[in-house]
Amino acid sequence: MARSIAERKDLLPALTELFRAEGFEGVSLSSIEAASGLARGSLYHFFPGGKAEMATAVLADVEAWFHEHVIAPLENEPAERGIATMADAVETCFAGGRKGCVFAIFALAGKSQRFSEHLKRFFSTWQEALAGALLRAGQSPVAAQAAAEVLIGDLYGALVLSRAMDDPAPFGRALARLRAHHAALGTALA
Amino acid sequence: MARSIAERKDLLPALTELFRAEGFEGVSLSSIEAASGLARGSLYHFFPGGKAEMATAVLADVEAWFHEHVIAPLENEPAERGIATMADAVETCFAGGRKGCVFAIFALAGKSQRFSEHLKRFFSTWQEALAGALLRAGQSPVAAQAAAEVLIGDLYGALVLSRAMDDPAPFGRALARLRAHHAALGTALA
DNA sequence: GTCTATAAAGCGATAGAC
DNA sequence: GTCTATCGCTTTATAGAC
Repeated sequence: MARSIAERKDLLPALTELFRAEGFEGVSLSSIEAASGLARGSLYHFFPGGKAEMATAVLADVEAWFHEHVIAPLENEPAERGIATMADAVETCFAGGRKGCVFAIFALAGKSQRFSEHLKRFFSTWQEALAGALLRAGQSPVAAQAAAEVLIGDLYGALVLSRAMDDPAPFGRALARLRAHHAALGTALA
Repeated sequence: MARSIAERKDLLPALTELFRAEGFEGVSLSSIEAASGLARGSLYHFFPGGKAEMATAVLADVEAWFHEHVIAPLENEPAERGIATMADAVETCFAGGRKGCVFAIFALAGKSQRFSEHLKRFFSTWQEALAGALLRAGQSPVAAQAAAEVLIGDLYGALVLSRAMDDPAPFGRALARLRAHHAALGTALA
């Protein structure tokens, strides 16, 4: 295990993989030691607040990644291209359905509701940005808002199915729906 | 706390609420003692296999409930009515979006993959039954299969959003979509 | 069938040497 | 900045009285 870690952000990838896969309660300090190659004392050097601070850092990091790869394209690119960029980013982030979402598992786990501010902000920001793009694509404000909820929900429902079936195919099909039919989807379900 | 518990199945409601809300790792024997009103020794009297056996019993119990209130109606009632019955059952089971699904949180939590047989069976049985109803409603085999996945995914995606936003409305809207547009939905997204 | 007491292991967190 | 050792508590599970 590489032992050249010097910065807090170098730990975030390992932490993210752990929390997205096991949830907050499922991650132990021992598992973090094993995954990061750092001993307990070093982890507390970077995160004096312990496990809760590590989870918060992961949520903030994923949020920042989404802002760059999803929110900003939705806001700044032409609507059709912004949504295509979003699809690519989501596919990358969730490894095409082979990996989970830390926000999803935290949302379903009751004790993780101490992170509810992050959860609400993540999904509402995303929905707002997507609705904005659909608005610019010509949909009505009401329809755009509804379609954004349906499109994001479709991705997360498929993610649950893919994790449950241990098969990335459902998530892949949700991505295909997003790419091929997002306009029809939005109007058909409004 | 009532102390007249004499049967294993009397414990299942409390266990179900615990596991669906906190996930497997989030539930402790102490919390089960508090929720059930029974002491440790009594719990192990009913579930010698401990927490894992309790979780398995919950999964089997929810599965049985779904078989009665969802699967059987989908198989035995006319398609339209079977789907309407399914919508009512799902609304009841998840308290209109105010409560989670034990299969969903287990699906997202990596360590709960030891229950993967239950997870796969639950969702595949449901999808098969729903696809069968859509088939009888006149859809093609391929379209029925795809639409069943989309309809179930729509519900679970909305459940994630409702839990994340702490707002039952997204799940309520998914139920409304299921009830009002399930035929259009199935064909629009095939 | 229900309980208390306890064992053995793991938990998150801290202290302090280097 | 990294580490080991340890504290105090909680965990799951068991034993055995009633």
